[in-house]
Order: sequence, then C-alpha cells, then structure tokens
Amino acid sequence: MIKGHVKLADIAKAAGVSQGTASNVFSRPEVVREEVRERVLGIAKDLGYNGPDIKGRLLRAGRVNAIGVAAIEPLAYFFEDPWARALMTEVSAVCDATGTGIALVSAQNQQKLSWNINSALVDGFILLCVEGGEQLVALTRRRQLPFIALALGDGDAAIPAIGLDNIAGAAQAARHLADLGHQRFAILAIGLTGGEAGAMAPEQAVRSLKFTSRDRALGYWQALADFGIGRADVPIHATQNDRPTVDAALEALFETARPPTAILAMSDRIALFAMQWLAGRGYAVPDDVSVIGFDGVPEAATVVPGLTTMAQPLAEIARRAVAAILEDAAPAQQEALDVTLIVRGSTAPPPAV
Amino acid sequence: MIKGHVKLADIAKAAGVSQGTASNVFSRPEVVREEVRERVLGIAKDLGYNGPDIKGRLLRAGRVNAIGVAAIEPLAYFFEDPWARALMTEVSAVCDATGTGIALVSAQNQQKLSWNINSALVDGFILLCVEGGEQLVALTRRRQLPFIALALGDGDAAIPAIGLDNIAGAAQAARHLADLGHQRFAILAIGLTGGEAGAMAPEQAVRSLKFTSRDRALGYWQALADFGIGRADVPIHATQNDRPTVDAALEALFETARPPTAILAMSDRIALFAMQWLAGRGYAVPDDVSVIGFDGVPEAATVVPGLTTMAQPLAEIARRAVAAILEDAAPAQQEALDVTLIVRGSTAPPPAV
DNA sequence: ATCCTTTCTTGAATCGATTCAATCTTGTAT
DNA sequence: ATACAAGATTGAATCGATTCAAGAAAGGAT
Repeated sequence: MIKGHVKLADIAKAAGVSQGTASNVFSRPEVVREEVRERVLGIAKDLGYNGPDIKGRLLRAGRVNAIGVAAIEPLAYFFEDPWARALMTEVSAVCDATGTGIALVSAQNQQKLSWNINSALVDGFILLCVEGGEQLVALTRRRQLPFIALALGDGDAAIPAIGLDNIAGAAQAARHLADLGHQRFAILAIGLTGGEAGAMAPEQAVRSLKFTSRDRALGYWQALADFGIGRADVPIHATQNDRPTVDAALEALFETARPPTAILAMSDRIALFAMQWLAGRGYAVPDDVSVIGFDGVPEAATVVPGLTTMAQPLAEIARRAVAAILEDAAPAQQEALDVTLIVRGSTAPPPAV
Repeated sequence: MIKGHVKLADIAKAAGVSQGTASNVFSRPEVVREEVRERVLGIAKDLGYNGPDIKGRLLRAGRVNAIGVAAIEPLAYFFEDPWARALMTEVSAVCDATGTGIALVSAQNQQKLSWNINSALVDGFILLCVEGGEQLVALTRRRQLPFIALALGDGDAAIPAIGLDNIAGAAQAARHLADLGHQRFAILAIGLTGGEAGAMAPEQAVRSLKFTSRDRALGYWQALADFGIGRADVPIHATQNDRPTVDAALEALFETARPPTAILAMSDRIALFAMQWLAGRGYAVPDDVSVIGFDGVPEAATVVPGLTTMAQPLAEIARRAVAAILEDAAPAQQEALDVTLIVRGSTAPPPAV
C-alpha cells in the first residue's frame, strides 16, 4: 500500500476499536487491555503506521516542546559569531537536559523576520538583542508567547530581560590593568547608534554609543579615575566589531607619539582582532602591550597567549532564559548578572621605560 | 503572558461573516471585498487577534516549512565542531534564501534521539553522519519523511546521501606535497571503528579505519606510490580528532630518527592541533614541516600561517541537501562531490638538507 | 439473582485553521 | 428587462490527533 497516509482513524477502523482506544494504545498504553493493545499494534504495523503524527498531537496539546532563539541577523550568525555560539552552546546544554528542541529564527530584514517569528513553531522565544533589540522585542510581543531578551541595551524595565552589570565589569577590567601599573590606555568600542567608526571624544561617546557599550565605557572611566587618569587621557575609538575598523583604530592609535600600553576592548572579538594586528606589527603581547577583552568566548582560552577577559556567566544566563520560557516565569523586571575577571596571558605589567 | 482565546471563528462570528471569509481576510486578502476586509480587520484588532495561529494553519497545510538537522551528538555539537559549524553556516544561507526554518535535533543516547526525531516539527531531515551514521539513518527512516545523509561513510547505495570523493581529494593533497619535493610523510588519521589511537600498520589501517578515513588513506597512498613512496614508508597514526591523541601521535613521530617533513592530516581540526604542537616545539611551519588538512573549515583561513587544505564544497552540499528535502527529491543514489585544493601558507618545499 | 465496583471502551467534541464547490451579488451588454 | 460573466461569500468537510463524560463488561460480594 503506497498510500502513505495512514492515520489513527484508519487503524481504529481496521482494528474495530474506537478512535479513542486507538489513541490510548499509543499515548497511554497502560489503560488499554493487553489483548486489544496487541491487536491494534499489530494492525498498525501491518498498515505501516508509526505512531501518532506529531502535528495532530501538538494541535491538541497546544505546546510544541521547543523554544525559538531569535536575532536580527542572518541565520548564519548563530554559527559564526563567537558570543552567539558560546551562548547557544550553553542553551543547548540546558535544552538537552530538559528534552527541549531548539528552532533558530532570524532574518535580516524586518518583514521577513516578522513572518519568521510569527510562523515559528515554538513555545517561546529567547531574543538575542545585540542589534536592534527594540524591534525584535516589538515583533515578538505580537506573537503573545513568553519571551526573554538577552543583552538588551535599553533600560525599559517592563521588558523581561537578563542583562549584565556592564559598568562594574568594565571597571574591574580597567582596574586589573591599572593595578598592573599601566598608565596609557585606549578603548576599542562597539555599538554606535549611527554607522561610522573612528576616534571620538568622551562626550560624544556618551551620546552616541548604545547602552551596553556606553555602560562599559563608563565603567572603564570610573575605575581609571581612581588612578588619576581622566577621560580625556583615554582615547576611545569606535569600531563595528569587525577587522577593518579595528585595524583602522589601531593604526591611528599606534601612530601617535604616546601609543597605549593597555587596550580595553569591549568584546573578545575586537580583542582578538587587536592581538592579531599587534602580532603582525611586531608588538609583543603582553610584553609590549596588554589586551583585555569582554564576553569570555571560548576562543579567548585557546588563542596564544590566552586572552584576559571579563567572562559573562553564559551558563547561568542560558539556564535562566530557558527556565523563563519553559515555565513562563520571565522575571518581572530586568535582572543584571555579574561578569567575572579571567586572567590569562594577554595582560602583564607595562614594559619598563 | 496569558494567551487570548480569540480564534478565527470568534472573529468571523463577531464580524458576521463566514469562517471562510474570515480566513481569506488574512491569507488571501485580495479575494475579499475591501469594505468587508476592513471591517473584519477592525474587529480582529478590537478583540486582540493577531492573525491565524500557526498551529492550525500547519495542521491543514501538512508542512511546517522547516528542516531538521540531526546528529548523534549533544546539541552543542552544532555550535562547537568546526565542520558542523561551517556546514550549518551554509545550510543557514540556503534556508535564509528560501525562508525555511531550521530545527536542531540531537541527543547522545539512542532513545532520546529517537524521541527527538519523532517529535521534531520538520518537513525532512539532514543527517550529519559523522558518528553512528547507520543508526541515525535507521531512526530517521521510521519517521517516513524525506531525508538525506551527509558524510555517511558506509557504502550502502540505497541511502540517499551526499558524499565526497575522498580518494581523489586525498590523492591531490599528497601530490601537492610530493610535487613540492617532500619525501618523508606521515598520516594523522581519524575514525577508528574501535576506540584506541596510535601507530598502525597499513593493513591494519585498511581494516580498522572507517570508510571516510580509509578512503583518504587510500588516496594518500595512491598518489605517493606515483612518487615511489610505498605504504610502509609512511607512518600512519590514528587519533580521536582531539588534541591529546594528536599530540601523542606527533610525540611519537618526531622522536624517530627520520621525522616527517610533511604531515597529511585527515581533518583540519587535526591539522590545526598539529600546527600548535609544532609551534610549541619550535618547528617552523612551513619551513621545517609542511602541514595539509582536510575539510576547509573557516579557521584554516584565519590561522597564521594559513592552513593548506582540501576544501569540501560545503555551499554546494548545503544547497543540494536543502533542495533535496524541500522538493522531496533526494538523489536516488549517493552522490560524490569533488574537494578542491586550497593552497595557503602551511605548505612549502622541504628544508634543504 | 441482584447490586456494586473496577476496569475498559466508546463517541462526540475539540484544537485552529484552510479549502472548495456551491450559492449569492453585482455590473454590463443586449 | 433579460442574460450572463465575474466577483464575493458561504458552509461544510478536512487536516490528525487527544480528551472525557458516559456506557458496557467483567468480577465479587451478599
């Protein structure tokens, strides 16, 4: 019988039992008399029926046992971006443990994303809000499913979100280097609200950086102030989190008369690009220049020398996020988690002058 | 977030139109008179109805517009393994273009995997068969959905699969190094059927390596034979595709009186581990030792020096695989695609003696 | 033989939409 | 005024299961 669509009703009819009983044979076998159960199962095997179709089941149940992870990025983002990957790894671990599926939801343009969010078969969403978080939240709202935003810069407390204490983390990073004796710092920033990259004045930074990066900048400044280093003494260059803009920033920084001995990078990605640029120019890390990153991506541990960084508690973030969706218990307000300093080989005292 | 109980039927009733018309308002608006359409949309907005629920729609349509990618690995595999990531990146690109969703399906133990495969809401599966491919295929068969196996070592032609011409690729790799003048080779293999790693004799390799690795070994040997280098002259060490076993193999190889000047690694992962080991021991790549990998993962391009490798046509693989699922047009038999040599900095003529 | 439990089984309702043949409206041409 | 095509709307069937109140059968006690 090539006709591929045997359904439960067919089995029931063929076995001479009601559809309800047939359903029980598969979903609650203990309630059906053994004799009947075996007969039904036999018929099912004969007809090539492999158990209830998941689509019918889920329509009835109303849940699909999967969570969606969404971002305003191409789908490949989940596999390419180091932070996204590290986070997904942890989310995967949690989902593995709870038997929950993962569906990737994304699109670059608003319209497609909207469609994808609306048609994703999931019980809720984890939103990766690195770019355009507000839009993502707005789009997801309409779906009327539980969701939780991650890395949402914006301070709107009404949005269920898990954030980081970026100010404290950045301060700790700067303090680490200052404690080592560094005096000449430079900041490599991300996340301009506008598009351009380049050097910027502190006031300008406060104005045009997005929340996450602004907080990190504030943290750096705050710690350095304790060491008598003013904002104006710390050049800050915005990048687009990619190699060309990082390279350009470094070119500019190391052309000056007093190049920095310590680089505060707002992401590990930037820090890693910076280390490669430095290696290419013959600057030794950490002997000539120290570099500290932010995020704690796995690559930071494997590169040589290891990258000192402020690690996000990704496992904790993932655990809370998945739990929030599964139990529909999103935090009433934003939670901010601590980042922790991980010292590796990329930071050391500055070279003796 | 409590889900509103408004459904299409409620809207229809409230607007005084039939359910069919209400459905058309959302799914085929052009067929409904403008006046009616606006009235219905108005009512919908008032009642807080956000368009057709996807579950009902899909039940009717019978397809969910998503494909599952499955592997017998923890879910994190998709984000951690370089080959899987590179492949997923390409699959993502294809899915992005066609508006198809991606669901990740995996589990380490058989039973859970079986459950996950059976309950995944997808239109078909792409199977990553690096480990335990046969089991994966067997499990997927039962679901009676289109599927296609990738990297399936086994030669069973009845399974729809996309493979590689490993023999030709490996031969090309070995020829590249032999053309450069190398004479002392060593092979770092993967994929033992048993568990142990270590040095092995050629006959043993043929016997105990899995299909993919065996073919690669055969390819290496075949090309080297043309240069008068016999199988017995090429030490072959099995690894488990991880750092410890690669390190152990290299320790053994470079302890000998005639260490190799050219390393044939069966995966980029192994090759990259090898390059790190060599760097740690003070061997210069490519001046002292040349290394060639296999797979063409992105890291091979970014490492310094770049890794020469045999690149898999991942984009092509992804394109075909997704098309096969979406059009239910899996190839009747296994297809084998060509790999291409990408020369980077890790290979050069051997050191002058 | 009667009554009461237990244990199975039934049948119909439900989940939330789409589809399509049939019917009803219009508008236009004759 | 009549006929007819084109366009809009209806209503019932369908997708594939689960659920649960109610009925039937079997077994035990009196």
